[in-house]
Amino acid sequence: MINTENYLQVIIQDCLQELNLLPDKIQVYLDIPQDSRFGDFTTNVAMQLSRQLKKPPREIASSLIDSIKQHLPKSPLKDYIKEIKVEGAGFINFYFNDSFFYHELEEIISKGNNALKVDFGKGKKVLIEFVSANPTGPLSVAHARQAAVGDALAEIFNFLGYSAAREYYLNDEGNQINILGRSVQLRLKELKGERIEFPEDHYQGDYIYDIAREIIDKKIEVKDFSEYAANYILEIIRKELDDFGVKFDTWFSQKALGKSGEVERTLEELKKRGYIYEEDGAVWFKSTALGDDKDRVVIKSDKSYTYLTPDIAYHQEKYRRGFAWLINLWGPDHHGYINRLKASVAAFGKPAGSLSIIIVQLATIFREGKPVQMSTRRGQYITLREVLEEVGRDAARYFFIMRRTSSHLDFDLDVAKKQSSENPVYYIQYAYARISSILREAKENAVSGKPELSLLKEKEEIELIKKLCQFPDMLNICLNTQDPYMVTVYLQALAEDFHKFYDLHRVLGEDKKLTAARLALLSATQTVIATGLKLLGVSRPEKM
RNA sequence: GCGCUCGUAGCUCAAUGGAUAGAGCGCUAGCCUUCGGAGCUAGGCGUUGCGAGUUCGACUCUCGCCGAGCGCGCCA
Repeated sequence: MINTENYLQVIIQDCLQELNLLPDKIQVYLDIPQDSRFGDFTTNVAMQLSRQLKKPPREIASSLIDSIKQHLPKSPLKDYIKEIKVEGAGFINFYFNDSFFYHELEEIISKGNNALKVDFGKGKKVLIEFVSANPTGPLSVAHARQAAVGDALAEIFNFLGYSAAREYYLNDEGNQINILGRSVQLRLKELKGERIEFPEDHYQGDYIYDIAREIIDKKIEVKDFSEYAANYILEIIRKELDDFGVKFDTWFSQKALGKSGEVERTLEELKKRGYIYEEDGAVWFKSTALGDDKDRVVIKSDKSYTYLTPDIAYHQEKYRRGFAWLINLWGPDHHGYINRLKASVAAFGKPAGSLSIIIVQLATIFREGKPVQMSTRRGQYITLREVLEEVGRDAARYFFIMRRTSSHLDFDLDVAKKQSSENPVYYIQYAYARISSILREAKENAVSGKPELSLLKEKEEIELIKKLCQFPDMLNICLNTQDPYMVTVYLQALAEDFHKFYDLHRVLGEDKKLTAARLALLSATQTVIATGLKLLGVSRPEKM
């Protein structure tokens, strides 16, 4: 498809240069106006310039438009721009010919989803680390949301020309794992009839009994209870994620990192760079020099590491593997940890923008209009497994993504189960199935020949085509915000435009040429909906 | 106490500093001889928590206040 935004930007930059209007002081932004009566593209560049030039914005806009019109014949857009107008306070609005949209539609029809791809990434290696839950219990809904968001994000990055990998950082050593091992051991004794005292900070969940029971039933010799239990739970987690449709490229073991000697080498390097000092019998990382509000202990007075220490090494290791952009999805309880990790990245001279940390806000599960209470301490919380069993993969994935990732999410199980317009997943899938149904029928009646797209003149047809053309722009927003939720907003609006069209205009009719054109429009719509749903990991049912 | 995030319609949420702040749900009234009614159309719904500031322009940025959540460990 034509990168309109880019071409317009080039023209405007050239015009600013020519008119000597401070071209290097201004960033030209082009937007698709929210309201279509303001054209197909708009820029506020004249208003931005107004202050510096001390001239009214409309006056600047007019002279700019004159200049743009002179440049236009040299641009690939020359045949597609119908009008350029100054409107409102000084907006420059671009109005496109319908032929532009027919051209774009033709691209989607002939190239399928390849037409929707824009190579923003140019193969840049991105590592998206998410979930990374300790293997000490089943995954919660908090992890579930991270899984859905992270997976969709990786799909979007790959679609846009990045080389994105999904990684799970496995916290398979340390205190929590030791406690897990002891928890299993204690339950084992209990099951064998011993009287035990089960400490409050140990894992209370029933799954600990399950592990212990299996050890008894299968008469398993366990040498290392921590390792055994962690592996056992890890298998459960893998299976859960697999059923959720999330596949990781790598499972990075903290234990293996520890054995590799990387942690020591990293500390050594930090010391060389002057960010290490000793105090109170501990070794500290001088993170305050790099934007943190406190210095951080990296070696405790008992000579063991804090959680941060291997994590610093881990992130350097990511860079060493050739990743140029690291994206971490964390729960809100970790936001206080952002600055110290960023400080560590800065200590090694990595650019600040190369590590992005996205806080995935929690989801509150509602059942029968009431929040389901959660308490990890008592081992009672809603697991990914339960949500998956109750509402299915499609609804679960969609619902976890459909709000801005940084916003708290209310997840209503009853709505997610509904097969009605209340449930956005069904609304979108229904549009897809409806199109499939019509295309099936059309196949039987075999309408052939190259469609004349210019026959699509109805208001609803034009609206639908324009919406299809906005797909790449929408993905660009996802990229800039590192958030897939805009895909859900877009798909809902697209499904709505399709349903409106469908309701007013008959596709399979007497007029063969019109039928062919409308079938082509439907096929393009199907491609776009399918592409969007696929990015979210939601299925595309031909029939419902 | 300090820090981070958030406060928009009855509810759940949108709006990369832009034009009359928009959707869905719910509510009311309509639309099936015809490709899938799991759909469509119309209607009402607002002091964007409060107050100031910056700006040609503020839901958006800055400051103060009020309210909610989270974090402040030589835990992970």
